[in-house]
Amino acid sequence: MYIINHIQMYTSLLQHIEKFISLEPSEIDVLESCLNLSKIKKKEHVLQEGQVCNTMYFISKGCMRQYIINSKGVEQTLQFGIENWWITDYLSYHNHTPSNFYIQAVESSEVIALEKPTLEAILIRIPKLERYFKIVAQKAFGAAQMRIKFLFTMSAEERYHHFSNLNPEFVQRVPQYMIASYLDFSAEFMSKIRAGKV
Amino acid sequence: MYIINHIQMYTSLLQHIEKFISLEPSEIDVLESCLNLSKIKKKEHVLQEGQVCNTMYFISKGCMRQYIINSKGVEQTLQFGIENWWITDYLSYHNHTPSNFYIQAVESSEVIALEKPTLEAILIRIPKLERYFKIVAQKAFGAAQMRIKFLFTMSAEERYHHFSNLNPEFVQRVPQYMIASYLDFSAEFMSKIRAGKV
DNA sequence: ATAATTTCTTGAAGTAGTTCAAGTTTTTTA
DNA sequence: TAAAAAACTTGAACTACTTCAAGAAATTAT
Repeated sequence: MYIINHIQMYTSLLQHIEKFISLEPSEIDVLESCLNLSKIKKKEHVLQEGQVCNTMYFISKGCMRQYIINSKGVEQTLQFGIENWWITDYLSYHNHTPSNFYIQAVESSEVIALEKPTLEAILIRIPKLERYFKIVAQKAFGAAQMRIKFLFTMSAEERYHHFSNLNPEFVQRVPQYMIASYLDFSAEFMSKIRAGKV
Repeated sequence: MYIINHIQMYTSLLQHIEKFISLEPSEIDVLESCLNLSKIKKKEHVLQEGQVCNTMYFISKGCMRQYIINSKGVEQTLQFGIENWWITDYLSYHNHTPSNFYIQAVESSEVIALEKPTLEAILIRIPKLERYFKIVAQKAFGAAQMRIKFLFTMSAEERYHHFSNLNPEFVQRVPQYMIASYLDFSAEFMSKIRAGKV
């Protein structure tokens, strides 16, 4: 009973890893012994601007976001993370420099938080995971490039429709003003787009 | 004589790799036997929109850029790559899908072009390189996040000054209209910023 | 259920940028 | 070294968005 629950807890991460590489049963054991699931309450932060980011978060349930507060005091979402995404500030993580970002739960979430020393220890025991993290990062970078392309080439209205066509359920799930800032326009303008007043 | 030249050819990539991981002499031999340097002439393309991107390029000399052509027929630069950067379309590379981008030499350049089958063969012989590519991709993603932050929070003029303070030599090196599109404003507006007419 | 808080909407006024078109300067090519 | 091509500049007219302020609706907490 305990074991079954234990295994189920990490199913999402293990399944995600096994999309890209295959693990031996012994490696799965090692991984499971090192992982633990944390619950993050809605609006709780796992990273604040100015802190060094020392942790990678795998989202197994819920939704997180990375945001900044601009010079006018308004929050601007740079990145959302949902089930099966990793979220962290890689620059702060690698360079041990204070982060420019906040990372916060948009809704109550479950994450696997991997501290740098733990992760490095896992990578020494299962070097093949380097490949997994390589692929994850390369795909994330590719997605960031596409995001910049969309920001450059589409009008605000086009960005909204494109995004909500691709993620219809997501648009229901999170506050509009977060999506507006993610798409780089004001919450007021988003309201007008939705009302067809533009 | 031959050997010395041969080694010198790949110095920049080997040095870059050894910033992040350490290689055995035998591994260096393997690498050198698999690499070759290509010269790309100014304005020559190594990737065209619609092609599947099957190659990663390490820039050992010169400057490359990734760009799109927008709906008005204007080129918009999404990414520059200079000495010691990798450039590719990771999404097309991983998913075997047609690329959205052009990759072109801004000035005559020397690159180490690694085709996917060659690279995969190298990674099997030197698995530790997975870690190198992981770190490269994670840092690139971190840089992309900062880029989005700057696009979101700074005015056109601030972006221009920020960029030219960080890269004074670079601004001399490449045409202004490419920098303007990289910073997401028009070439005309950049001209006015530089003239102090704004 | 009620109050408190958060999120969304609306219109009016303002502005940071774009677009266009034409001319000038610089760089490249033959 | 002349001609052609590429890159840069300028001003005038325009527009896609922002900002502000106030109220309405939805959600959350008690």
